[in-house]
Amino acid sequence: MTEIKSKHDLILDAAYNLFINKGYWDTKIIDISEAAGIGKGTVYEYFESKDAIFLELFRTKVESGYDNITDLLSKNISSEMKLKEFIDIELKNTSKYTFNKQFLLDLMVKSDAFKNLELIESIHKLVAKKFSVLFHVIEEGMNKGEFAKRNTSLTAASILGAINLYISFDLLPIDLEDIIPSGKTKSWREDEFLDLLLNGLKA
Amino acid sequence: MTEIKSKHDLILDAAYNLFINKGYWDTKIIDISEAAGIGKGTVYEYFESKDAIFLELFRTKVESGYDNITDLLSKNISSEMKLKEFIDIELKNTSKYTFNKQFLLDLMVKSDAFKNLELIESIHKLVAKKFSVLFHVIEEGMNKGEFAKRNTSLTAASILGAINLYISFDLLPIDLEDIIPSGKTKSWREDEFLDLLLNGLKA
Amino acid sequence: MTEIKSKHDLILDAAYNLFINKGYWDTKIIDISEAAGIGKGTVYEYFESKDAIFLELFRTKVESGYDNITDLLSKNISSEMKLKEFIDIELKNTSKYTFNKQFLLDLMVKSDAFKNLELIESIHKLVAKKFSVLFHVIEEGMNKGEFAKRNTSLTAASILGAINLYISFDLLPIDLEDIIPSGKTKSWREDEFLDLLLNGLKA
Amino acid sequence: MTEIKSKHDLILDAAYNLFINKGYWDTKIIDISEAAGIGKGTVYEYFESKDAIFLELFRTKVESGYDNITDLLSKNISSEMKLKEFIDIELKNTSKYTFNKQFLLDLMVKSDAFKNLELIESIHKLVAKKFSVLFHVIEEGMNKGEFAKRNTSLTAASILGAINLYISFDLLPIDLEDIIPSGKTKSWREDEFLDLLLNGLKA
DNA sequence: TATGAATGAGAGTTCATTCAT
DNA sequence: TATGAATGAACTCTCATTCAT
Repeated sequence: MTEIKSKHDLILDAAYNLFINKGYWDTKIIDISEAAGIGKGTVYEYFESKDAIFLELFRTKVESGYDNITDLLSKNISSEMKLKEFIDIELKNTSKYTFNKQFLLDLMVKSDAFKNLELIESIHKLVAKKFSVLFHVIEEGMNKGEFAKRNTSLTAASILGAINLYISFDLLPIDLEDIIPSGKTKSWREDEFLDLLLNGLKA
Repeated sequence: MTEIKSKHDLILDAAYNLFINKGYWDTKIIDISEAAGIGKGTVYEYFESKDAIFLELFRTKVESGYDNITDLLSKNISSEMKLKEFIDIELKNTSKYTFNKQFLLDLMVKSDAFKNLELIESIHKLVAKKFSVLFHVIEEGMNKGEFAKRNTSLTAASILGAINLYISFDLLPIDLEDIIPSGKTKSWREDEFLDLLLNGLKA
Repeated sequence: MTEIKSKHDLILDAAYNLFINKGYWDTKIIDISEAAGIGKGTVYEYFESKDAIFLELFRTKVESGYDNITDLLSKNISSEMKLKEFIDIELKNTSKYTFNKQFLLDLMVKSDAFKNLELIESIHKLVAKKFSVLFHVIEEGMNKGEFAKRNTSLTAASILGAINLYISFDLLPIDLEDIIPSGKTKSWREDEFLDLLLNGLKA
Repeated sequence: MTEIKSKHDLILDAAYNLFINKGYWDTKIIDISEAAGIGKGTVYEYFESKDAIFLELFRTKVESGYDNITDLLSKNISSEMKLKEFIDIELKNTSKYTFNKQFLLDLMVKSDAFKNLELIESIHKLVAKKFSVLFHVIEEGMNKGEFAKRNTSLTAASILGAINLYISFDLLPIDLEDIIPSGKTKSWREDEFLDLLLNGLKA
């Protein structure tokens, strides 16, 4: 039984892969239509514009992964566990992107490249949502005495930055071979990372 | 006495502000020339191309700030101090950008948006340089027993991410008022941040 | 029944007339598109570039007329007949150009005005092909004792020049009325021309 | 004693060499001024426009060589001798162009590339003058029974074409090595050429 | 007289979007 | 519904010419 996909989804999939591999601006409508195996005009039967494709992609592929992230706050677990679950959600969401994780960073950072106000607002809202959850996890931890008291916003930002780059490590435009002799650099160790966040660098 | 600026610098300043505020691709040559108060053709008297403007901006505003960063490695100080100095350099460099620090993040992350190979290579080299220095600081700290042993690359990436977002905190597209009632969120505390990196979240 | 022309041919025809009447560099893409009654962008649906239009024009209108010219050499006829046939081919080819034969002379002489290497090479090849055939016809005639022995290359060049200007006579930028009272100047007499080439000016 | 040249002449010389070597359209005003060792603006102190430089160049370097060509007609010599002198004048004029004779062909053929009506008219007038002289030489020869009777205009055109290409032989865009094995192709033999014109190809 | 910084019209080309079929 | 031919606004860059010094 062959999988039947609607044209709508064919377009979305094609656009997704292209955006990830070539970037938004380097992806042309004709590329999307050809990758989807349909005509160029047909794209506009299903989407109002290139921006609109991106918006739906964002909603379905990215935003949706965070639908329930605020549930974290009301859970009856330690702040440390909440932090771990936050990282888990990030990992789960980003690991879906099999091709090139630059896509996500792009979203976070380059949102202003788009003209579509709805899209920009969506992106900003998601960043704010993530930040807010992390902020409240950390705030709660501080209040409960579980975490050391520091400026909460900046602590949250730092942790968010660490998570982002830890997760996106392999998209840094660097050739590790030039820096590190051994090749065993990509063994992901989530517990190790959490240990770093919780206990810091110090031995 | 009015400040006299060369056309070259007028163009650079105008381009800089526009790149920062509207992004590279949304900034047109005519925008730059108008912002600089000169004719369109004049831009090409001082720069070969739009790419060339960006390249010079990168070299003068960004790259130059890291000219001596590798000196850090040979200093006769503790790894902790080296980490502190690394952060200092980042702070000093980024604090020059009075407008919007998105510029820097863009550079690090979106280098592939440019076609100019020289520029791309320059950006990649700088990222690699920064990562390399941080990597060796951390590696040394681990070897000396000053830092806990973990995967060095991922530790370095995490720390780099934390630094980046800590520093660029105010460019996160979030309205903190929505999240945090009190307005006292932007008091930079570098020692506090270093403390977070060294000792972790845990109380 | 009205003649239906493809857009491709409309563009080609429009470009042809414009190139002939205004020259290549004075003809702008917008001129071509307007002459063809289409939009500027449409030109690029059918041709990669302005150069590409010219190249196709050259191939179809000029080069193709000489596809079989080398067959002449292996024919079992006198050298005089071969020369006659050479002239016939030139006449047939050039008489296709209903507008202004300057086009052809331009091609032969101004090939270096173009940047497109493929085009330049094509033009050079055609000139060489024509010269080569004429050269060998004359060489053979000399060897067989049919033609007087002289420097073959320079003889060939002279004959080629005579043919070219004989054929292109009416594109010389001169008003014959100023020079010759009678108007009966354009009666083409190919046998007379051949007689001139074979027997010379002398009575 | 060093030769002192006026700026006017420096510009003319520089432009001349550049036009010959790179062609009119590929030669930029800045190229001329640099080659002349003067400032760009200075060019416009001496010439109204790029066209005007070309016009003066044409007048002084080309047209002047034909100032006395009409004297030929009233000379008391045979038509054959007049033809020989005509060729001599052409040879003398063209041999001045040490660089690239394409310059001359350009003039004859590409006059329409220029906008300057005065220049175009000058070029046309020169072509007409040369043609007229040759026409009358041939006409006279025919009338005197020295030359065979043929259509005078076409005969004149043919002879002009032969002369032009004979003289400009080495600017044909062909690699003779591909066509002619022996390398001895460039021995100019004016008497041989005259013999060809007078007696034709036939043995 | 001599300059070269400044100019801007105009070039070829791109591509998201439209619309007749 | 599906199409792709057609579009033109908008882009970067060129260069003959101008003009304040």
